[in-house]
Amino acid sequence: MNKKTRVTSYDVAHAAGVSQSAVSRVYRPGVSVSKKTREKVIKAAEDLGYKPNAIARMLINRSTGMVAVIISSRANVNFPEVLAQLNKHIAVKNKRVLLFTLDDADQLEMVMEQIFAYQVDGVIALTAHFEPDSVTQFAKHNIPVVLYNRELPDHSVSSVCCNHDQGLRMLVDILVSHHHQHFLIMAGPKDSDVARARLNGARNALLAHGFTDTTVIYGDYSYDSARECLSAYAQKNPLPTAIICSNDSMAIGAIDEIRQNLGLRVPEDISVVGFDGISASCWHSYQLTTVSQPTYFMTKAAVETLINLIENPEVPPETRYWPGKLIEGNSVAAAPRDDD
Amino acid sequence: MNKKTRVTSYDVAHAAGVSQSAVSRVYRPGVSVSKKTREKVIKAAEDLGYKPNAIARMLINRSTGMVAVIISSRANVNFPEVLAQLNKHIAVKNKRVLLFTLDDADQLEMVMEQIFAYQVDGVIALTAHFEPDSVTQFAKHNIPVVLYNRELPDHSVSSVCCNHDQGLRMLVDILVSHHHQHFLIMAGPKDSDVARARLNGARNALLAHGFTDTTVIYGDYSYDSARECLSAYAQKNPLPTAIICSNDSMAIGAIDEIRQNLGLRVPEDISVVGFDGISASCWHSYQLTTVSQPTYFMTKAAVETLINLIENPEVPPETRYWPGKLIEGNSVAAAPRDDD
DNA sequence: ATGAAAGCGCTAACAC
DNA sequence: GTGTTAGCGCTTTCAT
Repeated sequence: MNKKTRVTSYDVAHAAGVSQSAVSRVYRPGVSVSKKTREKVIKAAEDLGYKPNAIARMLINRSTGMVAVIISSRANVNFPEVLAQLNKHIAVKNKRVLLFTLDDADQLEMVMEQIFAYQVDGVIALTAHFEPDSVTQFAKHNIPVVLYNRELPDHSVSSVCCNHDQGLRMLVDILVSHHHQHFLIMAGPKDSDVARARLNGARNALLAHGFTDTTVIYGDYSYDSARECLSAYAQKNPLPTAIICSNDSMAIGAIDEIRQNLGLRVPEDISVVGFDGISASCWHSYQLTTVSQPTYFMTKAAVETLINLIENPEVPPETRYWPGKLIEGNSVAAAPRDDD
Repeated sequence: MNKKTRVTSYDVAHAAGVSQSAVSRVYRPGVSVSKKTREKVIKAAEDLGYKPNAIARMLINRSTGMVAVIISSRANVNFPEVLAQLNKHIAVKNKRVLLFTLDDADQLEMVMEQIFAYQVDGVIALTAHFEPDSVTQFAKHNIPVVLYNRELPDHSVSSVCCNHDQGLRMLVDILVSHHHQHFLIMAGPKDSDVARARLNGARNALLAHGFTDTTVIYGDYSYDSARECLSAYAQKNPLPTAIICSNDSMAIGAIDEIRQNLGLRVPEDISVVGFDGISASCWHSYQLTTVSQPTYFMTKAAVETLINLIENPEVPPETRYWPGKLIEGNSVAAAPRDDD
């Protein structure tokens, strides 16, 4: 009943009448111990309520079994799903997730210190504000890093990405094949890499069809921001026939704004496309045409890439791209007659 | 450039020409060191790329600064938000979240072993399959536990809960005041505590108005399950005038099913209420009448309760209830004329 | 197969 | 204010 001090392998050794190293051996996989001592030790351990201390083990093994996952709290809405899946895949590999939030660039230093201090086996970064310099620092300390949906050209890091360009090409192709000519791009927050990638993807896809200088309005990935920025835009500008939104939440916000406040129909008057394939995108009221990210495969790949890097530090970094999958809903129709 | 061995405080001490403990002092808050040595140490540390090793520190301090958060992956849809907020509050307290997933009862043993091994400072459990026995075990090892939205009567644990009874009373009162008499309860998964609490809350609230034996159908908290179970029910039974759903996702599924496949209107023909106050609940197409959980306050309270328990092990466990907040949308209307 | 002894990298008395 | 010393609880040679 001593509450101050915890039960150690010495206590167990004493109670079992064996040496401390015997106890240690019992709790290590692939070490030979005689049946007799093993039983004595197990018995004593149970009586005393002994649990091996992983912290002490880490100090010697130089491996904590922990993977730092860095997220930003106001990221794209599908991040929670990504986090849950990463966690499961990491658990399968018998490691644990240590969570870090990075919202502002000025927290970077502190978060990095923490991550180093905790001696994690590797890092998966889902966040912006993770600059080339951070990557270099991790490399210097031999901590493997995998970026999720973020590329750092010329800074050899492994990354796992959805091919946003290809996804937006599919979406734009559909709009163009429906004879749309007047577009509006609703982009995500300017400091998000994914948002930037999708914006560029949309621009390039439009360019490929000869549409230059498409107007861009900026939301923050949220439903409300979409309604606000579309409303503001509509008050001073002629409406497009198609809106390309950088994620599904904003696309749904745009649809509601069009229907409720602009008094128009989707898709008859205005077509809307999104990105992500969140569950709400196929709800009956929206039936969004969008591109879904293969989250399951991407998260699995991220974890496997990281584990591989941890076990074989010499393998070169690789970038793996996954194509998005087009989901044709009911939010795109032929462009209304053009009155130009 | 030695990659095998990391730099320790001894290396820094050697380079700076001071003792190892001098280095240690520089990296500990509230310890006095002369400006001169501090500078020498900092300089040497930067040159060598020294980072204090938190693992070694933990071994002595008996505090890892880690809090285990146990989630189940197929939990209610608002858990990701809860997790993100818990993480932020924990970070503010200068601790870190170590994530564990507990999906099946038979993983319990393993997860418990892990949590013990990692010597976490405390545990926040958001999961089912967390039996009284688990609580007892943690108590035996003096590891503070806080349950989130889960009560274990007679097993003194601290918990932070939304008052589901009160929330459902508000919802039922609204339906009754709109003259509804024919109800249907759409409950969540049977192995979820929250779902059970909400089911009981609905039953009791109806009972208080004299409605007994209300029919219950079971979904799994998801949009799709709501559509399926409502569709199956509607094929063989007369429809109610009001459906009480155990969460918003199912309420939205019910609304879509009613509108699209049953050919009826919400709220004119059938009223629907939900629970949670997820962001989609106020989207224009649904405008759900629901009760929102004060997630911010609940997560904050959970963390504060835990920290308090960590710092003062003698404080008695407490259960804190938070009332839900009624959000009146546009999914409830007067009951259609009763033809009985 | 088992025990003794030497650390892993740090903190915390204790002298000076 | 600084250095010395003794651990924290374990793993890992090295003898036996």
